[in-house]
Formats: sequence, C-alpha cells, structure tokens
Amino acid sequence: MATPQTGAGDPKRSLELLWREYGAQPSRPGPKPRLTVDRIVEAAIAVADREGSCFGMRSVSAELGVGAMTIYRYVPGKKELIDLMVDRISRFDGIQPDLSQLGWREGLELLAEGTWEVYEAHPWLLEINQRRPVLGPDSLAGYDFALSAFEGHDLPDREKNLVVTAVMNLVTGTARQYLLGDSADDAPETTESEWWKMQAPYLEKAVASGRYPRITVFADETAWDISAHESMRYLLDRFLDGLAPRMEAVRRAPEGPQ
Amino acid sequence: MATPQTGAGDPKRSLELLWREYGAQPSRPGPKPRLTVDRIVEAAIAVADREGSCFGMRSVSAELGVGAMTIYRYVPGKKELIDLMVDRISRFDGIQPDLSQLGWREGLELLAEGTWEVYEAHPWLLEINQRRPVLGPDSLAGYDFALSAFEGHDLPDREKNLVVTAVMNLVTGTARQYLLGDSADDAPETTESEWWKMQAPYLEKAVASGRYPRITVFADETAWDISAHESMRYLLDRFLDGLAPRMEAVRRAPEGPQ
DNA sequence: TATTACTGAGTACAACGTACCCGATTCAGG
DNA sequence: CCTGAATCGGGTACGTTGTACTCAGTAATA
Repeated sequence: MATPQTGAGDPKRSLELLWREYGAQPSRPGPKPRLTVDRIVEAAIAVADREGSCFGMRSVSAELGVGAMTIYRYVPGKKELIDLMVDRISRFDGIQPDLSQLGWREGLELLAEGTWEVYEAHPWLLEINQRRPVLGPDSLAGYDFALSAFEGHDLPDREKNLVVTAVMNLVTGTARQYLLGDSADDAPETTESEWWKMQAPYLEKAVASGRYPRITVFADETAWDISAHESMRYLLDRFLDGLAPRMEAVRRAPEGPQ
Repeated sequence: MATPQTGAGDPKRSLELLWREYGAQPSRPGPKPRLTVDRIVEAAIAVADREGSCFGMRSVSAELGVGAMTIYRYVPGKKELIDLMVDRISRFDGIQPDLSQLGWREGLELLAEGTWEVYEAHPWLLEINQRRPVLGPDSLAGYDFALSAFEGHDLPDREKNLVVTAVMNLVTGTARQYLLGDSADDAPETTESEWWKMQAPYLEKAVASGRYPRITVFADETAWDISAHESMRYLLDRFLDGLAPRMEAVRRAPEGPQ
C-alpha cells in the first residue's frame, strides 16, 4: 500500500491522541512498545523548556535515548506533538482554589496570574503558532475552572466566553511582547539593557530631528522601565474595573430564586 | 580575510538599515546596484502576504527576478529583513486624523482599530517571533501618533506608555488568537466550522462525562459564535471603561495654566 | 511451530538559510 | 586612453530541519 497515511498535520490524529483512552489494550502480536505518548510529550516539553520553541524532533528522540524516527511510531508529526504539548502544559498541577468562594474579580485575577505563570515557565509556548485552538482534556479543564469565576452571577454564556477569552488574550498579548526574549532559541545575543543602549543613539537622533514631537520622554529613564508583569496587571486591572459595573448588574440575589 | 562578517542576526546591522540615510552616495567602483533595500522589503512583504510567514528567501529572490543569493548583498540575513518588514508595515499610509481634536477615547479606539487592520492585512505579522521591539522610523511615527491621544491630559509619561502598550498588546493578543488561521502558511487544511465539527464529538463526550460541570453551553451554538473583531472590541471597551475615571482625573483645565 | 503484526533503527530526500567563490562590471588614478 | 581596485550578480554547496521509506528483529496468536 502506498503512503501509509503518516500524513502530517492531520487534526483528526491530534484529537484522537488528545482524547486517547487509557484502558487496557487487547493483547496484540509484536513487541511491547518501549515508549508511551505521555513520555514523549513530557520529554518534548523538557527539551522545549531547555532549547526554546525551535526544538528538533531529533532532540526529543535523543532525550528519550531512542532512534531519530522512533517517536514517529507514536506521534504522526511535529504539529500533533505540539498540540499535545500545549494541552499538557495547560494542566493545572497545583491545588485548585475554589473560585466560587472568592469574588468574580479575584477569580479572574487568579486565572490571569495562573496563565502568566505558565508562560513564564514555558516561554516557548508564545513562539508556537497555534493554527486553531486545540481543546484537549487539560485545556478544557482549565476553561471549566475559569468559568467557575462567574458563579453567583447571571452573565449570559456568550458574555462569559467573551470575558474569559479577553483575560487570556490580554495575558498572552502582554507576555508575547515581553517574554519572547527569554526563550533561548538560537541567539542569546544581547540583553534587554544592551539592546536599548544600542538603539539609544538612533532614537535620540530621531527625536532630535523633531519629526516625533511627542516622544520627548526618553529623558526620563524611569518612564520606560516597565516590567512585563506590571504591564499585564495594568491592562488587567483596567479591564476588570471596566467589567465591574456589568458584573454588579448581573449579580444574583444571595438567597432568593434567580 | 576569513568570515567577512556576514553574521546573521546582528542588531547593529538592523539598526543601520532601519535608519539608513538616503543621501547621495559617493560614487564608488563596481557596477551600480540593480536593487535597493526598499524594493527588497516591498517584495518580501508581497511574498509574505501571499505565502504566509514561512516565506523563503528564495521566494523573495524569485519575486525580484534575481539569483537566490543576490539579496544578501543588501540585507545581512532573514532576521534583519523581517525587522525591516515589520517597521515598513507599521507605516501609516492613510491620512492621519488629528487625534488631539478627538477625545482620548476615540483616539485610543482609532489606534486599536488601526493596529487591527494592519494585522488583518498582514496576518504573517502575528506569526513572526520578534525577539525585541525594533523601533524604526515608521514604528516610532506610529508611537508618536499614539501619544497624541493624551493631549489635554496630564497623565504621567510612564502611564502613557502603560496605556499605549496595553492597547497594542490587547489587540495583538486577540488578533493572534483568531487571525492566525487566515495566514496561508503551509496547510489550508480545514475551515473554522469544519474544525469545530471535527472537535464536537470529543467535546460532547467530554462534557457528558461530567468532569467539566460548568461547560454546558455547547448546546447554545450562538454562545460560541464570536467574531474576532467583536472579541477585541469587548476587551478594548472594558479597558477604556476602566481607564475613563483615571483620564477624567487628569484632565487639564481648558484655558488656565496646568 | 508457523504466521503475522508490530517495533525500532537506519538511510535518504526535499527544503531551508546562507557561506563561499568567481566572472563581469564600472569607477579612480595614471 | 589604460590599469587596478572595488563591487555586483549568480552559481554551487553545506549543514540542519522534518519526515518518508525500508528492513530486520520480536512476540502474541492460530
């Protein structure tokens, strides 16, 4: 048979792997598999944490101590492996605080901070270009967890989705802006401060040219010394401020029927 | 001499090219260059618009009708070319409305919508992993333009930067979530609705399992039918709602001294 | 025991960015 | 004018990437 359908980028295979069943397989001929999909995913995450998003399949194989092509027996291709890695990363290992005990605001703040921590731990996540959101078991659990922040409020389902995706996109956008450099990738190159020192002469000359009349703030160094996390919190806090009136409006009466 | 320093990823070369002078060069021996850096950048953008961010240097060469290696006479490497492309894309071609005539809110909305349109026109921009923000002439002009939204308000410089980056990160985050699929890249694969149709059975089974108690909204299709732009606007509007009190507090008196 | 399916490793290929070399071209100085 | 030097464009080739394919070895079933 030609082309045994190891076709790359098959979403169906990704989904099958994501939602794979762990039940006992019927015994089949042939040697027992030495690896498992889980071990490969864990190894790939370890490699990506170390090498950045441009990790190679050969590195994953080496990490597992197997031949270069061996992992292809378990995973159809790199794209699918990344799908699995992304879902695995979304798993919330710590204790899940009971968001319904907290207020909606604290809940969403926790969601944002949790997402932020994931990006800090695995900056390569920001570099991969996820074609479509792959909702695996762990991502779905995270979404379910996020929705618990709205308990006690009669926000329409549609708006719940808007809010949750807003918070996540807000975190992602800021993280991308600031945390990308932390990923090792291929060029350590220059540090943050060195980079600005390098740009400074050009920027100063540009500002001096008068073509950028409003950018005169380079004199004040502290105006540009903004940490990634502070930037995220500012955006988050204003967003939640703006959301507050709406949440108050849909607050459910504590005891009575809805 | 060994290694004539065609070193890739040199930020200094990027900066030199970004802020290159257009003055008449002193006449030098050798044939006149057939290309210019600008033509290469324009061609590369055209190719990226067509092929996605995974455009190849050979495609750019072909677009210009020159040999594969010829463009390396003008640009040190792909990274630097991308830096130039990013800055070029940031150029605001249309008429710049006078933000100072509008209110701060309309100004920031215009900034967000403008950024959004850039991403819609050039989705590949979302796929490239910019190590560090390269502030070229056009990016700087955009930033200067953005700052004009704060005229008539005594917001501290530091907070201005927080707000502007917040708006841009907000747009970027949402755009990335939704617009990535529009980039042609390598796999047209499945459409949005096909993808959800493919995921549906797994999600339904997962929800039915009871492990995700709060995700019961899959019954209501409309709850998930959220357009990219709507999602961005929701986040933007709440953010601006939250920013409003602060902006009112720092509003400068119309006539009197500050 | 014979069959059969499956595993793991090795080889190889296309595409990528780009280092290097060489002939052709055009200016500056005599 | 001629000569030397500097530059340009193109071709070739190398290392690295993801992965298609082949083949020998293994273990459960009939």
